[in-house]
Amino acid sequence: MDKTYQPNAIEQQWYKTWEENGYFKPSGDTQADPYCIMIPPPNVTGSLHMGHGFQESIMDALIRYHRMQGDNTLWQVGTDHAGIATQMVVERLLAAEGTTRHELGRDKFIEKVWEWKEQSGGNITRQLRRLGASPDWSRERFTMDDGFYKAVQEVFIRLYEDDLIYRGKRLVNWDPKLHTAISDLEVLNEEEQGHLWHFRYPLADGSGHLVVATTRPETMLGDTAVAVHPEDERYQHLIGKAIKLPLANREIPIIGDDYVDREFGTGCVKITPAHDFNDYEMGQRHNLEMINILDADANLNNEVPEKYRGMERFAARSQVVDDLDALGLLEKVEPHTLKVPRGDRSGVVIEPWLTDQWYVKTQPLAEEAIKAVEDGSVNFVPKNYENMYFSWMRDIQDWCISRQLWWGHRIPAWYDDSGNVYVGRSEEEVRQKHNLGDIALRQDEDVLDTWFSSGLWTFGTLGWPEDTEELKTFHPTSVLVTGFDIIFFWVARMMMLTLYFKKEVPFHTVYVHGLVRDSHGQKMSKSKGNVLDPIDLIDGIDLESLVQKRTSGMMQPHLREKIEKQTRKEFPEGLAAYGTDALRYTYYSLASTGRDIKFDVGRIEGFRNFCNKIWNASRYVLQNCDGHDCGQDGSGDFELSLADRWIISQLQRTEKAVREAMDNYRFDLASQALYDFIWAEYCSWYLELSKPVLWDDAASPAVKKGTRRTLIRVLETVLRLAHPMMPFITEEIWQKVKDLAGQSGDTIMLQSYPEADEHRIDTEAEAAIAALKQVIEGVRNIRGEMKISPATKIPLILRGGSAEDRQNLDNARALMIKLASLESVSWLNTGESAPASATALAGDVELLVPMAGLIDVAAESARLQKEIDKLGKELSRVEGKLKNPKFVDKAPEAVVEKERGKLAELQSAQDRLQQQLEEISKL
RNA sequence: GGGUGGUUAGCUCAGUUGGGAGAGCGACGGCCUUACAAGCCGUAGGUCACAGGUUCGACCCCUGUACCACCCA
Repeated sequence: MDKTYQPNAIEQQWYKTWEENGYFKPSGDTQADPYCIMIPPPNVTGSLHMGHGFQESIMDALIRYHRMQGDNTLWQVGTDHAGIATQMVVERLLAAEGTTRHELGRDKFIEKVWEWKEQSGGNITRQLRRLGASPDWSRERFTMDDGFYKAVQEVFIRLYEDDLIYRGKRLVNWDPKLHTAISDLEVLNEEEQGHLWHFRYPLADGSGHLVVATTRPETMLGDTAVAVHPEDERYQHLIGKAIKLPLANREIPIIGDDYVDREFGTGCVKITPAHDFNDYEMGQRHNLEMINILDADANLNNEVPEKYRGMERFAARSQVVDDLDALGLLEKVEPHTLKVPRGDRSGVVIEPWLTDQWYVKTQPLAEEAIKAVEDGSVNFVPKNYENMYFSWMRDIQDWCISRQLWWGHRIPAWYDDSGNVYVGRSEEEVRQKHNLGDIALRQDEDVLDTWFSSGLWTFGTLGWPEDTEELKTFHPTSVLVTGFDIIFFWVARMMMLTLYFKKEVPFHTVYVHGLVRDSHGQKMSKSKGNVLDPIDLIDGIDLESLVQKRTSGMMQPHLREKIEKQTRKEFPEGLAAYGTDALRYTYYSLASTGRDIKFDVGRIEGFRNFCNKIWNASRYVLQNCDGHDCGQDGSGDFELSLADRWIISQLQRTEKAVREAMDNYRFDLASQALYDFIWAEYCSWYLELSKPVLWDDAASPAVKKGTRRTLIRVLETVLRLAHPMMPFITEEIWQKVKDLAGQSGDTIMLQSYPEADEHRIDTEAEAAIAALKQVIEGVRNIRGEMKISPATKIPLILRGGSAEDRQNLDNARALMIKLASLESVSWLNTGESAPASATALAGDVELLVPMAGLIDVAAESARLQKEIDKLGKELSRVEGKLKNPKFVDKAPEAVVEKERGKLAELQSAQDRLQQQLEEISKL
């Protein structure tokens, strides 16, 4: 083995081996429990960001964990066609080529999209492989696959036939740039600085005017009422009268509606039912006329006076303001902060716009979806996300599923010239079913919302509507791993559609993880220039390339300089190559229950070092086991030392802790337990404890064999324990140790996952090693504080302690000498006087390090005094507690007893240190 | 305005029936000790946001306040 861990030398090669050997496929064992995860399909044209890396790492750990437990495990991958996002990307490419999709035509455009998909669609899956993900690649799916389209179409048709899909003219969120409706969830409402304009609206009878306040003056051309609060004394008497609407020169009524906020603006609100969601509802209540004044580009249409026709909306805004001002009708303008709706893809201001769209009646579907969570058929982890789910589901609106795009699942509906709608699987089917002969039919131009199709993901990808074996085996799936930001978008939709069509839940558990942010807690985004590419963390990247990457293709070039500066400051050396295992381990360590996950490069470095630690510990183990009898033949002629029994005992506890954490989705706790065991117990102590045995020519062959056997077997076990979290390094080393550990098999991936054996928990050995550690740590403390060079071997004198202490420490004499770097160890008999020494305590045993020539009296006094003070503080706390009669009376006997024991211990320790202090003070 | 999460060492975070505050990174001091300097040994550092309450006992349970973040209106 190399002296240092080189991730790039092992990772890709093992991945290839695994994939070629088909290890990722389900075992097909029908006796075993099925376990299945469906990947949340990433956008096909996208690339893997830190959030994906985090999510895929978690799924892979779960999958590998269950696969090793013998479950029939399926992890199915795939990508989403992502209607708007993909169409935008391809349109941008076309623009660069100097053409547009309209010039190309629909069919040609779709061909172009497929070409693009072929070209870039592999990006995500390549990156997934680099992360060590182990999905069944042979079952990879795409939401635009033929088979999947069949499921999508079937769902649409059945919902239509069951009266759960309808077509209606409603206000939708219209994106005037992308020319499509988008859902509420794709609209971002951000506060922006705007204005509040106050206009005078003259009363029709000429008796005066009302002042209305608005943030959108241009819509006044579509006003069809002015509303006041019915109990507002200022305006009450005007209800029923009319306004002569300026510029448009129409008469509109003044109405009373308690929706009006008396405090806002002037208390008079202009009502534009065709261009505002609240006004729309008020329009319904009062039967108001709806005047649509915008076209699809959000330019003014022919419903407005000649002068404004064809004007862009914001130009029209200033024109309207100017014209009203010229008429003396502009009362005032004040600055105003308002929430502006913007499309999350296009960034332009969204218009509420009246169009014909397809809707799903969600209420009946939502009821079932709520029930499934209430009755525990589906569990959220952490639990509190259920509230978020409920609150959204209980207040759900009908779902607009049509999109005015070309890329997506075309709606299976046809119209005749009289405007009748026919829904069916094909034009032929529709003609036949409705006896249409050869009248002209045209298919609906629109496609379905991407989330409509991804709502079918769990069962649509398993072959539904056919009743396939896969569907029977793996559905409902086991767990969905997702970010909380997608609960509404996706989880809710899957719940509704799956329950309706499969009459069962899509998954039993929803594990909701946090969102990965940068080390300052900022969201990672291209425009902030703080994105990290998981692949760069794996392979490393030099500073210049990183700067180049972060500043290229920027939407806002003016940020370039800032980003460059910030990047050079934060990563002056670029990024080192940390390898996949270190990256994954970092993800797990961060996967606690919080919502924000701050990713600090310092963490990943620490885990790369951890990998190196495992690597080097394995080198040591192999150096000492290779070519020796380690009991790999199953022979029993070995003897386990105290240290062997201790590390085996600790291993059982670790196995238990790791399993428990994994079962509860606490990857942070699992990774921590493993880290502690490997580094702090196995490497720092056990490996060191093994040296005096292996290097001692006098040690018996049986004990040496016991030590080798333990060294190699604990290592082999811990590799299996760690494999789901760090697949590559564990495989690489496992291949080298498996034979010596008496194991066989082609890959660690398919070995059994370690399970604790309670019988091997050995409290006796644990106590003995704890005592030994105390002695060694006591001596090290003296050495460290007294600045005695590690090279100087020092004598140690022991005093006091029970017979058992003496027995245990005598047995461990060789270990003590090596680990504390001693010259000698001896016991002081009662009555024998001790030389002037530095002192420490290990339980009841006093440790004396003779001071001759070694120790500075003042320093030693100070050190003792510090210890005494520390004990004193603790002592007075315990004393206070025990002097309190309420505590002694009311606390459980065991607790009181424990405190009494503690008191005695502290007292005796303090006494002895005090005595020592006095002794050296005499010098 | 409604809701959710958070506030623990300089930084990032654990702390699961209420019974002696932990880790990693960083800091400081000492070491190339035959697996590892990507390392080893030692040390320092916290009124657990604040104020009440319950309890013999509160980082933990209850109430309120402040601040931060996010979601919804």
